Amino acid sequence: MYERKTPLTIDCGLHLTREVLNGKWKAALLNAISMDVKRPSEILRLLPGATRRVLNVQLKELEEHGMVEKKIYPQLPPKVEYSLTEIGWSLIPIIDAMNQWGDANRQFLETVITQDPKITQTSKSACQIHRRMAIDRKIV
Amino acid sequence: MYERKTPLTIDCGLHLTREVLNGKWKAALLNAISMDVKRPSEILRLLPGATRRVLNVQLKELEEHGMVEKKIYPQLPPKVEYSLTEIGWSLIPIIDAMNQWGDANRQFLETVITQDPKITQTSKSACQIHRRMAIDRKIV
DNA sequence: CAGAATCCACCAGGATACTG
DNA sequence: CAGTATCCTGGTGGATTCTG
Repeated sequence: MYERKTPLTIDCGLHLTREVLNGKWKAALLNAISMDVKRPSEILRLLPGATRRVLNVQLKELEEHGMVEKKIYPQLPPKVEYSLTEIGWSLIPIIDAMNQWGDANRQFLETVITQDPKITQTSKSACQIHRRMAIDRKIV
Repeated sequence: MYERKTPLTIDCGLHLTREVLNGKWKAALLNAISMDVKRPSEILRLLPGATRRVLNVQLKELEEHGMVEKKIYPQLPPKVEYSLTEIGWSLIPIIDAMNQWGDANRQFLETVITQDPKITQTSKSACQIHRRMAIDRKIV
């Protein structure tokens, strides 16, 4: 256990939300699970560029924060399924909004972001799935 | 300049949005500016726990990403004002949503988050201002 | 297939002090 | 008041390897 030098501020809703979504893949994970991509190997396939370890870590945090539930099937080969909790689901509209905002402004964002050259590559899979499933959910 | 080991994926709207909001204070900064807290010293007062340096860095990124504009008044003492661009404004609904989600689930979140003991302290200022102004903006 | 244990590079971001 | 220059630390998350 450790202690932060500067304690986080938790009284602002913004910071609470930030804390939950803090982590490179958290939002993507919630998104994936909401799209019924719920098994670790599927998620892994959906998010190339993420390690199994990282996903495990972040999924565990999401679980500890009560956003997802993990169901372990005691069988061989092992099987695990994640699902969103009620409060986890309540985050989905926000994630959808972020997704849509990013898509809507893709043209512009890719330009300005690519200028500071941290960004390079691509992976459309998650989004394609998102759109399809979002339609199923009557969101789009 | 450096190069990331694993290039970020930019094709998913989620990741684009994440990139823009990536930084401990980005959302809070946009929020503050949208609330007409637009001068560096005001912002600094609003976000205790953030250094001037860090705010400058993140504001600069927001500026480079086209979310805010910086107006410098060439006078003494110097005066600077930030404002949201059009695309910056379009992010505000999402930030509001995050804020509201965090507030709505405060009870629960504070519990689960405080358990892994990274969090300690408080600062309600930003939120109080938020609510008041949000009413002005007819959002709440 | 799922996961845990190590190891470690690398920045984000905090502290401090100085300039205009 | 605003901005910048340095310095430094700790945590994130990537790579790798090993179990059941």
